[in-house]
Amino acid sequence: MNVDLLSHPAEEVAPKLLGCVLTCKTPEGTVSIAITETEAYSGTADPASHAYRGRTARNATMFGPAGHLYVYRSHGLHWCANVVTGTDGIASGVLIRAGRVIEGEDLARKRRGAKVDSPRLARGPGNVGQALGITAEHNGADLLAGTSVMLSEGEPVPAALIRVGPRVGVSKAHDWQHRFYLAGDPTVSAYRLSPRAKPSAGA
DNA sequence: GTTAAGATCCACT
DNA sequence: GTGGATCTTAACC
Repeated sequence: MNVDLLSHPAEEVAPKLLGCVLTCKTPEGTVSIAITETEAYSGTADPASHAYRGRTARNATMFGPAGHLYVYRSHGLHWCANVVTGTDGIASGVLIRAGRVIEGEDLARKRRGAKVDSPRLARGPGNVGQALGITAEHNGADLLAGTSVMLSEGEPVPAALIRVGPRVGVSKAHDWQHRFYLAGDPTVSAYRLSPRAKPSAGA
């Protein structure tokens, strides 16, 4: 993966990450997924972004240079992974919402549970983290160096298959057209709006 | 120091 | 379709 490709605002990078491969190496083994769904969180102007209220200890990674991994804990249970994009000093990141396991499926299924269907192994942000084995240890990891977590280019995705839609699961600005996914892909989550989501103008 | 809310997922009805 | 689990962060007193 070229760092130049990531040095742009999240909403520009997010659709380009579709089809790219995210690989995580652990002592247990290696798991790779082809990204099928992303969501952009750009800058301190985005009310749904962790960076909205400025830089804090948690989101410091998002303010750093592009090409790193920002990992956070959601609802005290799940690990979610973001690719940091944009310029050093500007908070910008792309949440990996879903992917298709292309390497290490056995290990991914072992982590997720034996009864999980293949398309479900990495469907949903929390499940992506679990399938890949991502934890807080990977926060700030260099995706380009590829020591533990690596982002690489996958097979090109036909532009016609890329869809844009409202964001899911956030209680603010959920109708921003910042969610990108592959049309018809079974691994794409079809989640409901956040229970706290309030209707906003134009939604 | 205390409290409220959160970029979610699973089991149960 | 609905509700609960579970804990960290950040805002407020």
